[in-house]
Amino acid sequence: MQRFYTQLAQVLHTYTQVDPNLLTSLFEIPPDKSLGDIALPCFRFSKEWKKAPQAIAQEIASQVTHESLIERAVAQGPYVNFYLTRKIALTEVLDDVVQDRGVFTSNRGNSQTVAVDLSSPNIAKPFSMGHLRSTVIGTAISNLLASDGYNVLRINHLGDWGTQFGKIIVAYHAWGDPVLVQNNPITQLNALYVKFHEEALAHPELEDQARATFKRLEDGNEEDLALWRWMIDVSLAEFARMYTLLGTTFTHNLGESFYNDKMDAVVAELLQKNLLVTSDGAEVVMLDDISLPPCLIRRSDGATLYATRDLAAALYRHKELGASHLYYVVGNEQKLHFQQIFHVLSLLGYDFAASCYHIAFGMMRLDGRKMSTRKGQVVRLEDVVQEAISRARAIIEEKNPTLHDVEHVAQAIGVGAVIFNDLKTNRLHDIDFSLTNAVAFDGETGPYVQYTHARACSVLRKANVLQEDVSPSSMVTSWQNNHSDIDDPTWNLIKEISKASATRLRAIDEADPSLIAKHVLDVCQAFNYFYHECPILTAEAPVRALRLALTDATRVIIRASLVLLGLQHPAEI
RNA sequence: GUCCCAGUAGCUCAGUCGGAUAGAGCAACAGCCUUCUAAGCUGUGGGUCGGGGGUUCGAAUCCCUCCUGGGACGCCA
Repeated sequence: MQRFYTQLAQVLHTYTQVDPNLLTSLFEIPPDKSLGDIALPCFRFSKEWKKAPQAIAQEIASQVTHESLIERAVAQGPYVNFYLTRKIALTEVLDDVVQDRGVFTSNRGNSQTVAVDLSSPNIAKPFSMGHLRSTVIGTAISNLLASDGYNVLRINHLGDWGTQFGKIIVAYHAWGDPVLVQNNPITQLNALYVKFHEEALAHPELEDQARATFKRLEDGNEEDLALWRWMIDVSLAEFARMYTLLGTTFTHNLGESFYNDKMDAVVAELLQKNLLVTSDGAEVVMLDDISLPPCLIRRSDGATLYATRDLAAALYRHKELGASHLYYVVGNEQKLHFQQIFHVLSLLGYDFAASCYHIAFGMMRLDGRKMSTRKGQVVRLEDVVQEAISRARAIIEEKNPTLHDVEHVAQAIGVGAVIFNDLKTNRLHDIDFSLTNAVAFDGETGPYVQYTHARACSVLRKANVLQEDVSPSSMVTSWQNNHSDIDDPTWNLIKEISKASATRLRAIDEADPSLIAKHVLDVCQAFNYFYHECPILTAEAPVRALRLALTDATRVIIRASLVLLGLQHPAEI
């Protein structure tokens, strides 16, 4: 659609002398399809031209007539509504898709390196629905950036360090059954963590023990370190199962502990640049210049803090990994923290601080409350995904019993439902977990998109188009000798497809995968309507060629969108 | 107490860099499979856009204020 805005602006510029960029920014899509394809509101010119907007609309509409792309222009009150020449527009849109003129790939990144911090679950805790958001949003953003020519580092910043390990080790020695823990590590370790907090209510001295135990771990006690390493191993094994299921991959698994030996250098650098101030015995960086509370670098007992670790991580990603842009897909509750980190980086004199982004999202809650591993109130992602997969399996057995590789497809659909449900609403909204919504297959869901894709594939399979590798443009060429008009369902689909390129760029600029999800839903709705209204295989030759070309373009757009969002796209479901 | 985010149909949400009668999906009801996958399509009902002011030719959208929910706020991460 953007390309038509540009072309129309050029045409109108010759009549009105108005800056084409202004025109492009004024264009909008009429509220009702019957009103036309592109509208120009004329209020803006009223003052300068000393005329009523209605009169201006009349005037512009009467001037614009025989332009190839513009079939006609109609004044409707203060608006000029433009109807595009469908045949010409159609050819351009399909050519864009076939030749990928910015539809699926672009190169604004120009091989610059960007580091995306995503997923980052905590060791020795179950992978909950709460971790789904960062994982799937981070994956989609990584895919989007890669499509724009960036070299993307996907970093899993595992929570593998901190006093919580002191707590677990204390609890393990006090109440742990080694055999039980060995057989079911995550569940048992988490149970011990929960028990620790219950017991600590009555026996506060446990907290001191935990701190002392963690100190011992930090000081390199071999027995504790062995237990800690073992917890990491079993946790990573469990996480790996989830990541395989979700189709998530990382280029780097760098936990918090990785930065243990890089903290002193950060403190030294802050000191050297005179940014550290002592306050109540702690060392902080004052951020009064942007009205933020101070950033704590070192506790009064000399230990470093979360902020110190994140500064070390940011500098590592920049200096050692060569990242010029840093993305952090982390919950909204850490907004202040990242504002502080980014500003400290800029006080240190790093220009890349301006290219650091906190991609925040709302909290996943359960029954209106925050999920809490301490209280044992969590929904395990695996349970939800398995439920979705078994529902998908049941539907396949009912509707398509002869399908090959049912297990693989059921998994693609079940996982797709869970991922898409999270991705389609990427606001800062908190989400109250709903199993019904998470595993829904009807309406605006992942399975609906996957179903539509399979439907398009099925048509193309029956037409032998996929096998013969006939290009859509050749199909269009054969159709263009035909004189029939393009009907509304076909035209609607063309217009939705034409938005793909601008949608992808906007999704990248706003780091918002939900824009892709919403757009692909629109494409699917337009295709299903077209599919219902317009017979494809049984149409006479030239029309059939056009409809097949359009079906193929749709299939390619849907597939690309699913890939960006991290969903699978089976050809048959 | 200070700051941040959110508040749109019974439910989940679009629309938020101001524009035409505020749109989808789910749920409810009514239709559509001898025809390309009915996980689909079509239709009906459903709204003080949290309240109140203001700016403007025009406000769900911008400004002010209040209400509600959530979050953050120096030695946890």
